[in-house]
Parts: sequence; C-alpha cells; structure tokens
Amino acid sequence: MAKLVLIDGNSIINRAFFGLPDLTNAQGLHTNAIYGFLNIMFRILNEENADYLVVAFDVHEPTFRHKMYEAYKGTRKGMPDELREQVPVLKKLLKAMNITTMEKGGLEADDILGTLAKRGEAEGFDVTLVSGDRDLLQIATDRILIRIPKTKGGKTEIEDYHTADVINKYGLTPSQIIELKGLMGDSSDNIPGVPKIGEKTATELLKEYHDIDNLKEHIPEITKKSVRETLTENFDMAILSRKLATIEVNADIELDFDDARLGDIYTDDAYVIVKELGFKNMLAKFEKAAASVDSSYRETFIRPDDPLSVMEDIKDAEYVSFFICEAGLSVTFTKDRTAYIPASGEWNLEKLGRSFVRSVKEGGTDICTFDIKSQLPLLPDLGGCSFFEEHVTDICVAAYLCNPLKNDYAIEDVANEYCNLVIKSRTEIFGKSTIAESMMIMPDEVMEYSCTVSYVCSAARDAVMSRLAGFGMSDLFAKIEMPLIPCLYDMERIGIKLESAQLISYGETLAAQIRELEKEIHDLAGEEFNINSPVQLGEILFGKMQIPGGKKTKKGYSTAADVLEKLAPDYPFVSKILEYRAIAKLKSTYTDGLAAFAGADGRIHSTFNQTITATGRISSTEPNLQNIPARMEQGRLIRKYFVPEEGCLFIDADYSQIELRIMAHLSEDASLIEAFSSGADVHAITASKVFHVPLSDVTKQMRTNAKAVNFGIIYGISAFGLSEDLNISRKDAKEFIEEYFRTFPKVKEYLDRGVEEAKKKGYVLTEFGRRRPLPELKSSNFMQRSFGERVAMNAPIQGTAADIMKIAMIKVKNRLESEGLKSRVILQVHDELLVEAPVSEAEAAERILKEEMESAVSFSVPMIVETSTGDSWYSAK
DNA sequence: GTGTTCACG
DNA sequence: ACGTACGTGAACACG
Repeated sequence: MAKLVLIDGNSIINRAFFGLPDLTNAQGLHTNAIYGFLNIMFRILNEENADYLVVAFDVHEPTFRHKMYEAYKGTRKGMPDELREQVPVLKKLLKAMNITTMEKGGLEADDILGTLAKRGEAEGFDVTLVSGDRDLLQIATDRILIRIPKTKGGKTEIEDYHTADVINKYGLTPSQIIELKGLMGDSSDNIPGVPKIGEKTATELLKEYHDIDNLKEHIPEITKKSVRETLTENFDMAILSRKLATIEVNADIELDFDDARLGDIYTDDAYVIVKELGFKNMLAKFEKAAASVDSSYRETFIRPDDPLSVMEDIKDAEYVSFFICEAGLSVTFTKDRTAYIPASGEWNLEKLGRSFVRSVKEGGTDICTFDIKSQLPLLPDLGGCSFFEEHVTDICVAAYLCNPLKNDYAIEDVANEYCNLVIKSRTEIFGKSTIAESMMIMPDEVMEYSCTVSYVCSAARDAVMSRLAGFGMSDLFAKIEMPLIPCLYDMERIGIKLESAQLISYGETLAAQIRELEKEIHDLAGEEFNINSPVQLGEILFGKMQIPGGKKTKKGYSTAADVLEKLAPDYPFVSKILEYRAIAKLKSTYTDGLAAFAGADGRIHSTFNQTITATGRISSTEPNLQNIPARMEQGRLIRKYFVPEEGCLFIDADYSQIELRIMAHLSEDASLIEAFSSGADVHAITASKVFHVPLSDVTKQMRTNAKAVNFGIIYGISAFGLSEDLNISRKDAKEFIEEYFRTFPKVKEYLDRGVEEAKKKGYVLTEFGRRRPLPELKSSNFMQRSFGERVAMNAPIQGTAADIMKIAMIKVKNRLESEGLKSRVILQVHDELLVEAPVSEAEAAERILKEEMESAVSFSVPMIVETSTGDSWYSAK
C-alpha cells in the first residue's frame, strides 16, 4: 500500500516559531521556525514509510480587505517579521530537497491538503496529514490519519487521529467537527461561531441533534433558555461559520502524485543550505551528499619532492597562506598551488617551522592563516607586535571582527560564508580525535585537511578583508588585533606560578567548614538533602519551611543569591545556605579547580581568546583567570597562591574608572569631564551633584547610590535594574535616574543619540571602529528590543575600553622589550594588567606600565592608572 | 545538552 | 502588560 504524507507548511512552521527560542544563524537570519519544521518533518519521515510527500502553504499576499479586517478584529496578527523571513528560505530548502511544495492563490493550505488527502484516499493510498491545526480533524477517516505535533516541555509529542480517535476524544465524528466549529467558532481562525456557545454546549448539542441543519428543526426543544435564545437570534452565524470552517476537498488543483514521489532528499544543494542555516546536528544526515560536493580544488594540493624549493618560493612570494600542525606544513601560493610537506625524516616538525619562519623573514613575505596563535608553538621566533602588524593576516580574527556575534569561527563556516565553498569540518573528518592523534591512522585525510585550511585562507582572504575594509575596520585589524596576538601568546606561554600545595591545604580548611555548615543546615532542615540542587533546596525553603519567596524560574523556585539575600536577615537558615554556597563555590571552582590546572612547571597556562566576546574584550578559559575572587576577603585569599617567580615581584596596574571616563569623553558632558579632571572620587562627586550637597557632606549611602547609578548608566540603565541593585522602589530608582540626567544632561543626549543612530544603522561602533551589529533592535519582541537598546548604550563604552586596553598591552610589550627588560605581562583582566618583574626591574616596569597605559589614548579626560607591587596577586592589588 | 548559580570586570 | 541591568566562564544538577 502506497503512503502519501501531506504537511501543513504554514501551520507547522508557525508552531515551530512560537514553540522554540529565538535562533539566528551567522548572518543574523532567524532560523528557529525552519529548525522546528525540519525536526518535525524528519521525525514524520522517520516514522512513516512515505512514498509521496507534499508540503502545502498559504499564499502570502494579504489583500487590502484582509488587512482591514485584521486591523479591525485585532486578532490573527500578521506574521512577525522574524517568521516571515524564514518562509522563503524553508521553501528554497524544500525545493533543494526535491520535496514538492504547493500553494495556490485563493486557497488556504487547508484546502490543498483536504483535496489532496481525499484524492489520495480515492486513489488507494494510505494518507497521513500533519498539521498543528485541529480543523483538519474533519478530514480524518480510517485511511486518512491526522497527526498533530505538540511541543510539551521541549519534547515533541504527536497526537494521532483516525476516525475512531476523533470520536474517542471529542465524542463527535470527523464530519461533525465542521458542525462543532460552526457553533463554537475558532478565534485563531477568525471564525465567529454562535455567541455564548463554547465547546461544551456545542458538543452536547451535536451529540443530541447530530448537525446544524437538523438542530435548526429542534431549537424549540432545547431546555436551556440562554442557548435557545442565542441560537434563534444568531443562527445565520452558525451557517456562515460552518461554511468558513469547511475545508475544501474538491479544489481545483493540478498535481500528478507521481511528481510528488519522494526521492533522495539529502542533496548537495540542501547540504549547502542547511550548513548556511547553521544546523550543525542535522548536517550528519547530509554528510554523504557533502562528499560529492564539488571539491576540484583538492586537485591543486601537491606534495613536492623538494621541500627546499618550497621554502625558496616562499621567499619570492608576496604573500602565502599556510597551516602548520603536528603532521606537517601546507603552503598555498596561488589558488592553483598548495604544497604540503609532511613532518618526517630530515624535515621534522622543528625544521619545518624554523625554515618557514626563516623564509618568511628573509623574503619579507606576508602570511595568512587561520588562528595563528594556536600555531605559534610550531613557529619559533616568528616576530613581535610590529611583525604581526605588518605581515600577518589571521582570517579567524578578521571574520570575528566582521561579525563578533557568532559562537565560533570554524573554518568551514568561513569557507561557506566567504567563498561559497563547502568543506568538511574538523570534527566531521576526525571526530573527537585531535589532528596529532589522527595523523598516524589517516595521514591522507590529515594532509587534505591541512591543505584545505591553507587553501581556504587564500580563497577567503580577499572577501574577508574587503568586507573588513568596507566596515572601516582595516586599521583596527592591522594595528590592534594582529599585534595583540603575540601579547596574548606570551601570557599563555609564560603563565602564572601557583602555590598548588598551599592552595590545596586552604581547600582542606574550606572542606572542614563545608562539612560543618552542611551538618547545621541538615539539622535545621530536619532532613538530609543536596544543598547544591536548586530544586531540592527550593523545596526545603519554600515548600517544607514555608519561607515566603514565591516562584521565579520556569522550574520551581529561584534560590539565587539576590532572592536569598533579602530573606537572610529574617531567617538564619537562609544565611547558612548563602555561606555554604560561597564556600562550596570557592572550593570546587577555585581551590580544587585551579590546582588541577597547574602544569609541570608549577604554572597555570590559561588560554586567552580573542574571538569570543561581542564587545571586543578578551576572554580567558581553562582556567578562567579573569574571575578569580576579589570582592570578599574569604575568596580574595585565593590570590595569595598566585605568586611571582623567585626573585620577581608582581606589579598590578589598573585603569581607574575607565568606562566612566570613556563616557565622559564620548558625551562631552562638561560636569562629568570636570569631575574627572579634578581627580577626586568620582562616585562621591556624582553623589554631591545629584543630591545637591557639598562634597564633604556626602554620606556613605549617597555614594553607594551614586555608584550604582554610574554603573547602571554604563549598562544601559533601566529603573527596574537599578531598583533591584539598590533594593529600592522602582519609583525611587526612576527619580535617581532622572536627577542624574538633569545633572549630566549631555550624558542623556549622548545615550539617546546612540540608540537612535543604532536603530537607523543596525549597529554601533567603538571609538576605534569596532562594530557590533544589533539585530535585536529590529525585533518585534519588546524585551529583545529593549535589550538591543541597552546594548546600544553599553557596547561603545565597554568596547572602547577593550580597545584601549589592547592598545596598552601592545605598547607595554614593545616598551618592555625595547628597554631590554625581562619583565612580562602575564595576565589581563579587562581593565587590569599583571606584570611579573625581576626585583631589580620592578620600579622601571611599574613606571613603564603607568606611562604606556595612560598614554594609550588621548581623550578629553585623563586615563588614570593605579599601580601596586607585591609578592602575590593578593598583595599587589 | 540545558538551566541555574555565582565568580570577575 | 510585558519582565530587564552590560560582558564573560565553570561547576553542578538533572533530564
């Protein structure tokens, strides 16, 4: 028996859109509805052995009359733009998968589906009809199965209806569903129905009188007066509504089912589209197709007999792209020639790297690759900041600057986005194994991968760099991001010394405290439970102990610190929990966690990532050294175990109030600029001005409030946020903000102007041209739009601060080296640099740090740097 | 894998 | 009426 599957495209894509969180691909296209649609379609195809498949759509040309009607009714709003833009992409994808789609002016998708279902049944098929719309139940028979997917808590469950199932569930036959809609209406479909008659009454009436025509004859028999009256008065509504609810099953549709026969849907074209959409977990399905994608470029990969000649050619070339890994070196000269030299025999890895570096240096050759920082261990003495500025192009970093919002910058995405090239990703080829592990087992694949990376860099270079130039970021790239790479590499390579043994012993004292607290908490609670589990803790606190706290999260109660802190004064039990949490965090993340990262040299080598943040900041991982405790003494003690090498000191230098200073500069607010020029405590001055009291009369509370407002302004202030932070009413918070803006009127002008401009352009820029796109500003969702507005205020400030710090790092490195010092920057924490300096150099290094950081930019307010020295990170702060 | 919590700037 | 501060990363619980 042949099987025909019909999908209600509009209905399913709608369900998917509203059921899934907002997803976007690298280009900022919304993709959640397409993703959800595909998931459902794949599931159906998996379950059904479909021979024929048709996806039906409504025609989306809302007529003038439609619009008037919708505006008047206020219901069934037009599609949100975020969904609208996805429809053509889905259609394109379905086409690429050779799946028949149908739409016809004047017909709704329903009518197409109804007609095809009945026709299919008549031709002897088993028919399965997939829709989110219960209207379709009227089509159900023993041979036509209606499947309605429902998303329940992330999972998709499908309800199945044959005739019997409809009767079971509704007590009505499929054809009576039409009568049901006629009586009760359907607000989602703009079917009015009979006033005051809902599902219950309608069902009872139909059970008794079967259908609307028969019901008409028997209205006088109805016992309930209100029902009798509304039916008498509004019977024409029932007739009209039934007509609206009736799905056309004899529409004029031309379709030969043979044309809808399901073939191979995993085509090359579809692979490319799915890849563009960024649906990584679906790509596996299309993998086979990927292998057959045009890969003629592979024929340009060669293994020269004489590595030496390659090295000579590098000298002569103006620029080359390359990739070096444990397996060997690839060098792309032109798109027609990529040479691969495996590391073996005489040409071992060491020699390969050194020769490459020498050739590049001798030839003054420009080099281009992807994520050069990870290759630097194999490229000894490649060069410092100025070499990077003049000769290096990192495609990964360039792609990041072009769009800093992506989660990762895998080479296959760049190949796809900039050269329309489909290549296999590293994980597609090697799985979880590293290249080093794979080179013995599959050397050919390793060679091909290496060559592909190098080739793609050449192929993408022009496109990426011209986009960068179009965005005005060429200087930012060459003069800041590229020279920063050796700074980051140095910090990673040098690392920071950790007194592991002492740290672990501090961990043990913490463990003792944890055990103590655990016991007290369990005693107070009267039972043992996992304090670390927010679910269990919520149950105990707000369930068992009846502490007022209310719900907050999707899954039960929130036990976040800000909630608990409000309760702590009244409930000692809650204070204990907070104490427990604080210590448990210290132990797991900072004591045990950090100790595990100490290398054989007794130092921690973190990774500093340049392509993670949306604002241009650096991030630190494995471990994160940018969030070592500092605010509470108990945590701050952790810093005592970060120590300088013997004979060295730490010098810590941090920018004072850098973000506020930047805002003063950008807004040109005279009062704020003056506040900074006077050199006094800016939060106190703010308080003095906002609360209209002399500086000497500013109380602690006033300063705290002013400080919170200052932070709020930088974050893109909202009365709600400030009120949460200060634990005051929203009204008071609003007044603070208004008074602040009255005091610093130009700050308000600046922020408003920034948001307005961002809305017009769709992005914001830092002082150094770093660009942050703001797709949220176009959102129809209030929350997302508001978020976009706050980001528009924050990103130029946070981003400019990041730019300044990057400039400073380059200057500091250059200066330390040019003065022949051994002192080195070993950490960056956004507005702070930590230098490890031989004791004899400490004073010089401290002076250099301050000078170079303060002179990194020349703004209308001074950039002040505070330094301090010590024999641990703790004492140098 | 996702959500919650919490450490930093 | 909505339900919020900006930017990160790690540990843990839980499905």
